[in-house]
Amino acid sequence: MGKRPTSHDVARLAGVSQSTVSFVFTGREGISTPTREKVLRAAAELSYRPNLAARSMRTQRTGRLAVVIPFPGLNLGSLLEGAVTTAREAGYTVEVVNLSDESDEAAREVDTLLGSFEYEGVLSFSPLPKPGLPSAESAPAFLALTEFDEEMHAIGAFSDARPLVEMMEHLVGLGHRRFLHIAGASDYPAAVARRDAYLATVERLGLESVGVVGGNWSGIHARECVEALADDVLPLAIIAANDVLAAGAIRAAVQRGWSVPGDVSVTGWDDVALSLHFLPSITTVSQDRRRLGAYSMRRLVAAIRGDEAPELETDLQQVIWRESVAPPRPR
Amino acid sequence: MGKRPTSHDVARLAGVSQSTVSFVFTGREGISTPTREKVLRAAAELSYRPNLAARSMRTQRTGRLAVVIPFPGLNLGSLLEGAVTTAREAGYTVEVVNLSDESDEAAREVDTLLGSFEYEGVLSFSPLPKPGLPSAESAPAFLALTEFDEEMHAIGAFSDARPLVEMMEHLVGLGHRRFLHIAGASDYPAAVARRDAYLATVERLGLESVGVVGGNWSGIHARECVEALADDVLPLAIIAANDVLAAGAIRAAVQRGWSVPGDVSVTGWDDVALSLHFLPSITTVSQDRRRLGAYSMRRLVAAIRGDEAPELETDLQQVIWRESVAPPRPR
DNA sequence: CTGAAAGCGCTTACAG
DNA sequence: CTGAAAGCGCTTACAG
Repeated sequence: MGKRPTSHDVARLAGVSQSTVSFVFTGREGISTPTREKVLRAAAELSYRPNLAARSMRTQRTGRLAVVIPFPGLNLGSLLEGAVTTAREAGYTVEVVNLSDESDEAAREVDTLLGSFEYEGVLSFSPLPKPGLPSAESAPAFLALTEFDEEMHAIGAFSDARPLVEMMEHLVGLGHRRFLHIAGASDYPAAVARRDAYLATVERLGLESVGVVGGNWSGIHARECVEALADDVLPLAIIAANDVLAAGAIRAAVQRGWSVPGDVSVTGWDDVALSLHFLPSITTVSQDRRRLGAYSMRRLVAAIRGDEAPELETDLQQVIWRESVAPPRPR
Repeated sequence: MGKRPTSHDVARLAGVSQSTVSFVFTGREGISTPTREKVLRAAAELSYRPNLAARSMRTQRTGRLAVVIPFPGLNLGSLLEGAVTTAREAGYTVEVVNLSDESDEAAREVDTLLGSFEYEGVLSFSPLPKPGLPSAESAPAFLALTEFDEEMHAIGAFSDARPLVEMMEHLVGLGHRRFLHIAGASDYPAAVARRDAYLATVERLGLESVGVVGGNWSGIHARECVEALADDVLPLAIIAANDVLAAGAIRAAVQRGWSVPGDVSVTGWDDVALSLHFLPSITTVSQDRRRLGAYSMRRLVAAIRGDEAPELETDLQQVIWRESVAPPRPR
């Protein structure tokens, strides 16, 4: 195992001073082309790469970001892929961090994270205990993307509930008038956004709402909610906050002898793998998670640099129409 | 924003030398209890934490590990949770890295990763282009867990296919004799292990195998495989390499007018969220992904330190019996 | 356009 | 049991 080459080694081989090597690698202007090329050639020959720890010590910048990992269900892989790629392009390295399940504990961990000076920013895909107010102590780090603003309004890419409105309008077009919403856990901005959009749409279009039930991400609980419905509730359109809830709802409906989509139409969210093969296949919202991750990271990097937030792309989510939605069967 | 405190600041406040502070934090023996406590108190007061970059520069150890992220489907969240927690306990920090889709490109990226001297080890949950032979060049980093040994036998925690044998034996006990395997992508050790276990069990128990089909993770393809089956293949037991394939198979069977589980029993793997709500609910294998991730990381850390590999825990996977399995209906 | 030199915050022999 | 000092590999004013 050869020792790792340093800028001194490169300088010696190239016949220049060590600072010149450094200048070439930091992209400082005013290096003649022949010199730069000599250096680059020597560096390539030794497969030299600057030592990041040493650089970080001088620059007082860690170049590291932390990503807090979330509840199972989000398709973490593509989300991270987008985020990591974007971060790398911006010169950052991304580390995974996980928080305790317990809220008190988690709050302390977030403080430690921010106060550790090891990260320049923290991106959370998970609901965070303290909604985003970096304390004075932790000033050097930026905490972004808790997805709630000061008034606890859901914000951010994951909270764009427009597809829900689109689905409801379409259902109304098919002849549906009676709706039920199975909501997700209320500490998730996306769940809150969907519930709000549901309520607003019911109001705006003068629909009948059987209620907002649920309040967690459990498919079993969604089943129970449907089991508890009155017999004369049909026909009904169920807007579930995600595919798991939708699946639980469909199962309960079918077991009550209701036909889906004849008696009840159901929509989900996330386009999880099995929703396409479900019987009936589930109408859902697919997300471009890679771009969603990339956007989130761009937003964090902008915050760190003091740039203004990048504009939210509009085509990150898309309704996928499937068998679980149809006109209500006349009774 | 106060400047970050250093060991000098702590030393000054505690009235000791800077080296003494360092001794306390590196756990060097031979520090008197009063001194240690003075130092710790001063450090707490300033909320001092050692600068990792500086430490890394002296020790020539980065304390960083890279995790290569995998295909969507693995439940990455819990896997990472286990891995990250274990790594932290061992004094490491975990970074996420993603590889190009293209195999050539990915091979080059792995080399760069190993040659960058930025990581002490690489843990991959994803099939890697070059099965785990660190080149001389990249000797300082260890590459573990490609999950294939030199003869391309699948190894490692994810490749334990015993639950598949258990499911087949149970099906035989119910009266099944005719089987079909829908395999996963053959660059996944787990897929290979399951296929091998299927073949070995057919052989050992003298069963009839209609074939091994599939070869990727597409539920659509699984559907097509079932659609292509002869009409007189019933009754049949389908062993699918995961829940998505199982779901595709069930859907195709039902659409052919076959009853599940009356005419065909189906098993999956992974216990994805919707498999419990599927109609019928899918018999599957649940994995303790947190512990699976922790085990993988323990193995990597052991490799780095030259310790021997930790023993594989045996209860990481468990068969979950559900509606998709029943005795074959007499025809 | 290039070089000599200081210093980032640690760890770790070496003295005492 | 504790301290003074060297040095890890960089970046960046400052000279020239």
